[in-house]
Amino acid sequence: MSTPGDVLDDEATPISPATGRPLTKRGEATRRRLLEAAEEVFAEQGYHEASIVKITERAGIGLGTFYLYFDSKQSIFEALVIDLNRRVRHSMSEAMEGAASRLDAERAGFAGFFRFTAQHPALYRVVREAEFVSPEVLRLHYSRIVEGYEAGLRSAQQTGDVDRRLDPAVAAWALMGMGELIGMRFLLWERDADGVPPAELDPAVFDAMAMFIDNALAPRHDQEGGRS
Amino acid sequence: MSTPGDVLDDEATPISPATGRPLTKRGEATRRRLLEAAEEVFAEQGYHEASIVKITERAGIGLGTFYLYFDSKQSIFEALVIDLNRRVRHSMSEAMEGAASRLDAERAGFAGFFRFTAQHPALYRVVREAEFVSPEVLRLHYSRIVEGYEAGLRSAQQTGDVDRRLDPAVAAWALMGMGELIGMRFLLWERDADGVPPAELDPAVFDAMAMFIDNALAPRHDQEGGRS
Amino acid sequence: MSTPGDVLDDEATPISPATGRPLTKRGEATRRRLLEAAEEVFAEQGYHEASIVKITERAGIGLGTFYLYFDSKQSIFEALVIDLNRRVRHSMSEAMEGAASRLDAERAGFAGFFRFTAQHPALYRVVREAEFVSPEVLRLHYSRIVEGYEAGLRSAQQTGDVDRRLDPAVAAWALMGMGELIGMRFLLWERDADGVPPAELDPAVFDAMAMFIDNALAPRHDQEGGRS
Amino acid sequence: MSTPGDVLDDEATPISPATGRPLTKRGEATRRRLLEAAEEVFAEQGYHEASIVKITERAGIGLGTFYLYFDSKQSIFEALVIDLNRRVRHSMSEAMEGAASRLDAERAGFAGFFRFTAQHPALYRVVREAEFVSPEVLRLHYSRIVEGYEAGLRSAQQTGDVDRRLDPAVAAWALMGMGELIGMRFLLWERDADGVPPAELDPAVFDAMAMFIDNALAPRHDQEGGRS
DNA sequence: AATGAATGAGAATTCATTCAT
DNA sequence: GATGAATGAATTCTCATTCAT
Repeated sequence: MSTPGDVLDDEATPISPATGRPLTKRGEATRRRLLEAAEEVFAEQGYHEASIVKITERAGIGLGTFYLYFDSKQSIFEALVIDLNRRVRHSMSEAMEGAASRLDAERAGFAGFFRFTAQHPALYRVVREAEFVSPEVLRLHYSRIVEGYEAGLRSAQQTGDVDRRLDPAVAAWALMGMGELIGMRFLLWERDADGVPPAELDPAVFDAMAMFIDNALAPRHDQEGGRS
Repeated sequence: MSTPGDVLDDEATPISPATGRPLTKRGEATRRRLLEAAEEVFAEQGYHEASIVKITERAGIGLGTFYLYFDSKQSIFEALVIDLNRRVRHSMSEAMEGAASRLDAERAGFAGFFRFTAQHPALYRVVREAEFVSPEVLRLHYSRIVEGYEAGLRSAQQTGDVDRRLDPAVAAWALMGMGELIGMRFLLWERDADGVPPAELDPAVFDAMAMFIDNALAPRHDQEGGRS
Repeated sequence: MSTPGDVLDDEATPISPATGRPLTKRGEATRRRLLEAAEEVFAEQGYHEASIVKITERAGIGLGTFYLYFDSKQSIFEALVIDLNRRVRHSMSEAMEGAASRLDAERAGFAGFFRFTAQHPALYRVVREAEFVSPEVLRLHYSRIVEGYEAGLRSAQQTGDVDRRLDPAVAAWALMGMGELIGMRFLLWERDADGVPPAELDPAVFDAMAMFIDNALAPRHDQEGGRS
Repeated sequence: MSTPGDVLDDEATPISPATGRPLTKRGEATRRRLLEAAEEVFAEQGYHEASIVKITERAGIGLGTFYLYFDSKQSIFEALVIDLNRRVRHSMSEAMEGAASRLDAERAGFAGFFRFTAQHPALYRVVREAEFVSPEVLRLHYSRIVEGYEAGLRSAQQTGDVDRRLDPAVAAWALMGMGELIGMRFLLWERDADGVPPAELDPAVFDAMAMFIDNALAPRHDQEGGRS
């Protein structure tokens, strides 16, 4: 019905889907309240349990008003995923700033990712649910993150920090997948005795993972020129 | 009402949830037809688009009959995920049989996983969707696979085939995550010019991934005893 | 669909609705078990909550077997009401035996009615529910009881024990109604501190009612020949 | 989920169960149409045969709209019984106004009750069915009527119009029961040759009943101080 | 005589979306 | 801009009854 394209140009000035005109200041505030409410409701209840009524009630606005700002439930969900993607990437790149080496940067990037996930555990579930709600948006989400990874790996290969024989695209997707499942297993599933989720990834797990990554990426002097 | 526990003892003789008695031969056949139909419908339409009407129509049985065999849509979904888990693991262990070394076995396991995914692309989506439908069942699915991985890594560490400094649990989850995302990106998303999904994982991708894994797991003679 | 007439000739040898032939000894036993089970289930759950499955399970027989003995859920319900009617009337006439006077007999009849109600509180609900399930059977139930009342009043008027100016039919229905509502209010609704229903009607209530009835029925010497 | 309590405060401004807010004028009109339609449908078909589809069709509104005003079929039924209770009592107290004596008032009250029943024969069935749908509401219905009766009897005992030895509560329930069954037998069941229900209670029956009541209530000068 | 698998009409209920105010 | 009443397609689930074994 509505294509995700509507919403993927995420930096553009928001326009009303009803009038096609840019929003007034009051309108922008309402839109923001809707997005914030949607974030909470989707995070707490998941896509299918969430409803427009719940979102508008949480936002404190009238039900009908919703459709002045978004085409559909799917479209606000997509806008939200786009927004989360920006925030995750921001958390990651912030963490990577000033890293001494590529491998350090890699570790720092993961740390940023895990920090975001730990701080918004339910929210990250929203992103994963996009696979079943709006696959295109999920692709976009993954692709944007992988893009950065891949570029980093590629330049690190040139400086010799990363094993030149690796395929940067495949390696980037592999790293992304590792982060996802480690995050799911050791952050989202983990609860202490009182049922409280951890505030951050267990450092031992993080170190174990960092070593795994180091191994995978670092040039191997013992095998240089080796295998097919 | 129904807990996933009902369905997790996957080898037990199936019993009717309506009467609590074991199924007759005729009943077992009907149950099987329902599961097969559910597999198709869930794969094609996803959990929420699927409906019991669609499933029973596909199975060619009456709507009410469904409830003689399953409590709800969720319960047949869970039974299906359990069944898929068994089949994925079978595909993996079959592929690993007779591997010469641990690293070979690892590669072979991935190959088995990718083969299954390539042959049932939509089906694997079903498993992933379980995260949002029946999280306990998804945990079980992942845990069962990881369990095997972890045991394999642990014994390979003893023989020295795998870097002893790695944490086998973390490594196992990392490998699992890699497989998932590589499979998603290079199998489920991939289409040729005619929109046909690939029959198998692109060998170049597979090799690239194999090298990544080898790097990650193999003992590093140049750093032996090295880092924190 | 099925008319209550099927079942109203309550003393006839029961015949199978399926074959139209009289039941064998084994068949009669099964029929009796069904009726007993139905009595319990209807009493506990009411007509609409009760189901054939529940009845046959309680009776310990197969579901399909039910239809060898009764046409429908309604028809077993009707059979049950007929049966209860017989038992209530038996309880009443037993109590009335050997009463010294008509007014004594009247009181005794009520006592018999209340005793039955107190002993089978839920069961008497079944009879009342017949108004909404099978009105003809309820009419029959009431009419049969009223018939006896009316005859008793009529003959007592001849002996002068009961005010000759009263219309025996109207008086009989009035008495019936009194019994019903007093029974409902002071037996079915009453619970002690532990939620236990009373084992019998509170004697004070019974006496108060008896005086009301005495007043209503006894000839009034002070007004004899009086009012319109 | 919904307790009958929701609906028992019958004079309160109606609020939407969906939003919890008071109704707009338009909303109140819709609610009234629903109640009127429900009255007809319940009266014609009984509680279990009635359905929300039938009610909304009769009301000429959309199916989903029903749930903006009532939680469930049971809840509109309860609202209806409450409403009928108010109307019956109104009919009774109107008839009793200006009665010369207590016994006259008693007769007049019954006349009012029978008039209402005669004018809405099917409707009174609705009230009786409440016993099996929502027992609390039925209790409330009876209790409210009996309350008035009892107070009237008590004060008439003080003036000496009613036999002081009677228990007013028991007498009130007895009178209520008489009215119910006389009404059922001589109004609801009665049909003339063309199957038309009577427009009012047969005066002969009414007089017979009035005499019964007079007898029951009037002080007996011949026995004053008499029995146990 | 007994069984229980199969059936499908029908019920209640939800919720994204529209539109008149 | 904002509102919330109205809508109805779609969904899940129940259960009296049938019928082949």
